[in-house]
Amino acid sequence: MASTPSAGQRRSLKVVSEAPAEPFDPGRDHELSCSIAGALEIIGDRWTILILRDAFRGIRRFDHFHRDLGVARNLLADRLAKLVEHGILEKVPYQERPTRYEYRLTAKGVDLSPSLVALMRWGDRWVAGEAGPPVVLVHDSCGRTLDQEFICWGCDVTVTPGQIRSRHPRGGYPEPENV
Amino acid sequence: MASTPSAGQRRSLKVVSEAPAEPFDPGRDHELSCSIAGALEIIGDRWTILILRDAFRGIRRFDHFHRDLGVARNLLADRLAKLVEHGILEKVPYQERPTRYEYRLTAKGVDLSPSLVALMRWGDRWVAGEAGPPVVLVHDSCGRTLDQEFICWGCDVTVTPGQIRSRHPRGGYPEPENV
DNA sequence: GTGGTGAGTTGTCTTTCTGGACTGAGTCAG
DNA sequence: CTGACTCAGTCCAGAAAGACAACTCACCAC
Repeated sequence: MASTPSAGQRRSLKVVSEAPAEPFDPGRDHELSCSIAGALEIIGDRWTILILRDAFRGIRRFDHFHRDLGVARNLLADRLAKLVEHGILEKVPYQERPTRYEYRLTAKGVDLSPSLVALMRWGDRWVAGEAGPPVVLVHDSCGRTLDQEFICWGCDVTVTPGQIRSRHPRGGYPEPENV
Repeated sequence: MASTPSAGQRRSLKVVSEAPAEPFDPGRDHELSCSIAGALEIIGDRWTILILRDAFRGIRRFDHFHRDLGVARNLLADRLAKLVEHGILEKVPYQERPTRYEYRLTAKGVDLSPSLVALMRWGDRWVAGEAGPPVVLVHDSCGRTLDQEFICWGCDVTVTPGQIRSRHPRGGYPEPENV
């Protein structure tokens, strides 16, 4: 549900579920069971995400990040160091005398692209307003635009958010609502 | 945006596997008109994202958010108000005398689920470590687990991050540096 | 009229962010 | 040899934002 505001080919919105608001038992998982919280521990920072966006755009050097983002140098140094520490970026020397390093995305870093793309597309749909999406993703080999979708390989269909349930592998949850 | 087939449409998709590691498209796109930055203006906040996570899990009331997250009440009030202001949540009265409101996801809010899911899956893969993924997404109607993928409908394949390029719809960008 | 709940607001303290100056290795022009 | 310049940072004081606990307010149930 909740497709682009303009295109109406998806299911009508059903935000509210039938279960009337008592489905919740306070105080079980705090941090541990949530990967979102875990991810946010690492990249849940405004500047960090913008740094990663720039990294995906090909920026690799300290000064280029600095000029592009306008972030304070100490913060930039700190965020880059943390990203390296977490294995999302790696420092690779690109010259000797003086030795200088650039910051490159690792596999772990590249794997963040679905998150950034999803965020970008949401921004395109709901924030950007007029002027249309600033950036379009295209398939390398054919040049056509790409979609990002949920897929059920069993049914061989794409699935909208309203058709998704979440399940706890180790029980515990009183069946939360749609994701 | 690409012609999005409506959900449930039957497609046969091949998975093209291939080496990761190269980020898509080197240095393009200047502008701070970046949709990612725009999205982060609104939801680029640790607590906001966790509030949304809880909202997707079905939590709707102030105190439930408070108990679940352990966030300070003033911050929670502030974040909820901002989310309402931005049309991501809406206040819906659920009782009279005293009138009480609950916070429900709007279409705009529900449309954030791909972002949260992508973040969650990254956390599952790279942060969670042992104990496996805490939450599995399943297809409502068949119960099988879901994937989130990039799709090229022209080639009818799923696409990995390394096969993606970004393109400016309205060309003309000042290639910042060789990257 | 006492206790409990839901939904905040206020006040205080602590952490983080910002902008600018400074360092240090090395290169280049004259 | 001197001085200007580049890149990649570090250091620091003041400003902004965040965290916590306590408090209010409206209502309900007994």
